[in-house]
Amino acid sequence: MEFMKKVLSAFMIEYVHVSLFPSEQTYGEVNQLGGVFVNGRPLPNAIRLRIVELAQLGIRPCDISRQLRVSHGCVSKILARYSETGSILPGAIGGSKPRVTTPNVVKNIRDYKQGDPGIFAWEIRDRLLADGVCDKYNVPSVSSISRILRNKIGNLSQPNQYESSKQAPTQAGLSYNHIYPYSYPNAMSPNGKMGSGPGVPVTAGHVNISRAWPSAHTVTNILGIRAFMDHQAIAGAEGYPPKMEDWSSINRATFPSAHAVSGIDKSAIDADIKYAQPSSTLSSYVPACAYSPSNQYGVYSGPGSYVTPGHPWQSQNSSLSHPSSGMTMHAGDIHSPMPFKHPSREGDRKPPSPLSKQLQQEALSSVHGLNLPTSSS
DNA sequence: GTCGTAACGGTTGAT
DNA sequence: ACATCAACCGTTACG
Repeated sequence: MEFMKKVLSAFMIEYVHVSLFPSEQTYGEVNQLGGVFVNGRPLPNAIRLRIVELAQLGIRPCDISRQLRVSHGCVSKILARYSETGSILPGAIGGSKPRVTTPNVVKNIRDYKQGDPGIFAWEIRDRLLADGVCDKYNVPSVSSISRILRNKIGNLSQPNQYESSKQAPTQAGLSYNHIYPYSYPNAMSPNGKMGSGPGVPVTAGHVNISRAWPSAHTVTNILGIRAFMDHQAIAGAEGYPPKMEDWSSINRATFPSAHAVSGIDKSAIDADIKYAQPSSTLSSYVPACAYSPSNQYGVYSGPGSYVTPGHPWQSQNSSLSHPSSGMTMHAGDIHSPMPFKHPSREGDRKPPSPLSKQLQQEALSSVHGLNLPTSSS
């Protein structure tokens, strides 16, 4: 059975590639629903957007999953993420956790050691906490302190050994925080993972990064907003990294007809299709790019409207606020009276949608020109 | 049938 | 240049 699935999967891939893109070199895998994906890589923004968009139309996640041929787990994840953050974007991939052994910390450790050469690492750790040099989230481990003592401080007869070879601590700290704008306490998501997006109300705090993520990722802004946005004003405002993955053919397989949906013009979708990762055009709605090396962490760091201290559904006092926070849909968009957040859980699963079945069908069937069968249930 | 989620194998980027 | 690590990804399977 597993073998058959593999064979079938391989066949599907081959089929998709050969029959649809005989001359294009592409890659990807086909999931159980027949959808094409690239393992390890986020879905294109166009699809992510569509998922949220359809959900806002009241279409059930299972139907979205089938229609877009995206696993329901993924649909669930994207919707959950959106409901929490208002962002359709994936998180920042790669990179390392912020270093805790900043020059300032090292300096303090050295001071402690100089003041008391017999001090234990755990004592240093306690002092770092007591003195407010670190908090419980970024205090170095005892082993780290030991390593610092061994490697960076070692010979205390050369007290300036470290500083002479490193930049000034404050400066380094600043630059560091600029790269990792989230502060530890708030950057910790409930599950303890770093920067996983949902519920990461990174206050500017001591970081003071005023890079307000304008929440243009929000569907509020994305859906149908483009029509009245000054294209020229926003064009070129974003520079995505040149790294583009060859999603074009894959996405064309999924979206053979990416025409306007809910105000998103074809160029927006196409640009995403070109790829996928933050496109120059879609970036009009998605200006902060998780993939931009210079700002990828900023995606989740902005104190702006995309993060919601407190309740994610409250208005962020922004025109680009979350859909459920009094968003103003443009013509052609859906005025959704329902709370987007898991309506099915609110006890009003039936009817699951404010829309008629027919409207939902139309929404689904017009998604990208495909007339895929929707749930027969 | 639907949905949430852990496990898994994968990619990415900083160190 | 390469390896390691830890973040993220979407799919799959299970409950």
